[in-house]
Amino acid sequence: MKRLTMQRIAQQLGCSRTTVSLVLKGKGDQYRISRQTQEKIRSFARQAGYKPDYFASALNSRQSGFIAAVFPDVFESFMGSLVRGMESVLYDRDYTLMISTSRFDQRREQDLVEKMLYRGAEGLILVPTMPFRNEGTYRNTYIRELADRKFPLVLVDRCIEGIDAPCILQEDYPLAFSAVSRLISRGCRRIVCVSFDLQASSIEQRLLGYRDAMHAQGLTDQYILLEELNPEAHDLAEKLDNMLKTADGFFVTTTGIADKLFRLLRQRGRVLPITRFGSASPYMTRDMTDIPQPHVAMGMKAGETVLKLIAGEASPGTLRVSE
Amino acid sequence: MKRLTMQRIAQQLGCSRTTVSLVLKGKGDQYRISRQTQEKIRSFARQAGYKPDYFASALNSRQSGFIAAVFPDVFESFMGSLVRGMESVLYDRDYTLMISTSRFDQRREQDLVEKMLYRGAEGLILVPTMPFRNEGTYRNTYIRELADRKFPLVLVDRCIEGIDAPCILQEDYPLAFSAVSRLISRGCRRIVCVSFDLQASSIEQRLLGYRDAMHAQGLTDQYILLEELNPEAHDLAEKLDNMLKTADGFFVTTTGIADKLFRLLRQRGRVLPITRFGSASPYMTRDMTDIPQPHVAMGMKAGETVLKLIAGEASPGTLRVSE
DNA sequence: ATGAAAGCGCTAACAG
DNA sequence: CTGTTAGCGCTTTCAT
Repeated sequence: MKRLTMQRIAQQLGCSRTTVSLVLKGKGDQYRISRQTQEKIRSFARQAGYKPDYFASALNSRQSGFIAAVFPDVFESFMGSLVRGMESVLYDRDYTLMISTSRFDQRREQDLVEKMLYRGAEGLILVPTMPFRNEGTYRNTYIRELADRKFPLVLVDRCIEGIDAPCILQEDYPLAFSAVSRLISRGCRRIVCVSFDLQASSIEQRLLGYRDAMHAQGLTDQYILLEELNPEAHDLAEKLDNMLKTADGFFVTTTGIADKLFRLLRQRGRVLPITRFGSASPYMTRDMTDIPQPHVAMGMKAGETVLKLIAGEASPGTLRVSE
Repeated sequence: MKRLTMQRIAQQLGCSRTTVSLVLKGKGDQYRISRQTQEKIRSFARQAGYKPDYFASALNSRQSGFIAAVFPDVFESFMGSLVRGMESVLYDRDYTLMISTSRFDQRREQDLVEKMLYRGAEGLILVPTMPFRNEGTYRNTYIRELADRKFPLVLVDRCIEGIDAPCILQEDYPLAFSAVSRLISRGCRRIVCVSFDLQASSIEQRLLGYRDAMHAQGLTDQYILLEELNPEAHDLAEKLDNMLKTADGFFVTTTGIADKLFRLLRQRGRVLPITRFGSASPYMTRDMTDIPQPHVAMGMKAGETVLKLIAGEASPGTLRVSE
């Protein structure tokens, strides 16, 4: 049983395949094809379940209708919310979002991006896998190349030095600054900052916000910097004990670490204020101060931005989403 | 600047494009093309950065090299772990996994599946969006059609009545049965089962395991069945208060609900044993008994199975993954 | 209004 | 060992 092609429809209906193509592409009127013929073709195609061949039409049009998203992982609500935001705008504009994950591996990231482009992705939304500070620098050449040839590329959560592509961020610095200031005004003096030591711009900005807020009050900044992505790692526990004698509050740059810290503190019988970026899973609530993360809104902005780039608009540069 | 095609390479090198095609497809030796020519072509292609055109080759070969995964959502560790498992096997076999989410919407699910197939997905891994019991039945016709025409389809976590496609499950019934029996042997008598009222086979099996374990000891089964996916919903709190007078233990079929229950109990100053399917986020630990879910292994099995189907093997039916 | 013809870039059978 | 030829299914220009 052969696939149903325009050719066959034409034979079946006794007209040429050009006519069929024109009608099915909605250009029937434009080419003044008789209403009768048009209707005949359309209804036949519909009831015979005709589907144009994707590869054949893409070979001509160069339009795949999908946008690629490459994330380090999808296990946290961070990515889930981003996806929700992106899909909500892309789906309505008839683009399909195709997601793939780099497993925190730069080689794999590059490989996936290339595969997505090879398959004709019309745009790319990337949350780059950034290395830890001790792991060297991000190999950004392949990304730069994309940006340079004006491929529709949107970065999320982490901008990359010297890449001319829009980057969707939240107000990391001011939010960190004011959150830490608030902790101070509540009486904390020896606030310890706990963070991954990741070269992601969002993290870096939060660290700076913390530092500046402490310095602004003449306080000393102190850090616990982690280099283990594995949530089971014991690095936090070890480093925490040194700090615990003096610490009277914590500022944490990511959600998961704050949960872990909370638990460790409780195990040690200590109750200290924690302010963190992130928000409690709606299933779990904990006694800490959350700096909300507008991930869904960021996802939507990323989706809108990639569509604009595809439509030929110029890169809007860095975009900060605050709500 | 035109795209680099085989034609151009051939012109450049003064040979025919067939030769180029053969060499680049690795059939050079088979067609006894001189080593010299082969090397010349290969090295030219490499340094010129030649990439075959995806659409053109797929138009001929009908091979897209990707496998689609459609999930209700990606926000929970459930999906994240599945993805990790799948990618770990598919990546090594040179298939790309393309993920998309149905947002718990059947229409959307069908739409996405069709788009993935339209774009040439060679296989489909599906976690179907099942309706609540009060929402009518799963519209399985489009899935059945896929299965009937032997399209490589693997279901995960939820098998569908009357569909002849492999389904990757865990040992829901026996695990539930023995977990509840254990609770009973620890002295619980009025164990309440808390669950989504979802028509997913995994959930249904867990409910049966609970019921049978209770009946086996001559105990009465009692349920709190929820119909709100939104984790912020208050339905659990409301239904819980009626039960709290008598309940002396809980069996919960999913992770998130158990967390929510735990919190509500604590708010009410009650400490009661909870056994649940799922496992604590590594960041959070809670005082309850977890029935581990082998999601990564299930993902791997799903990946392996879809590859087997693509290779032409017959459907292996239901597969239960226990570790 | 309709059809013929020339591609899009690659594959493969066949002849030389 | 290499080239010719005939597609894959669809799009689009240009005659008629």
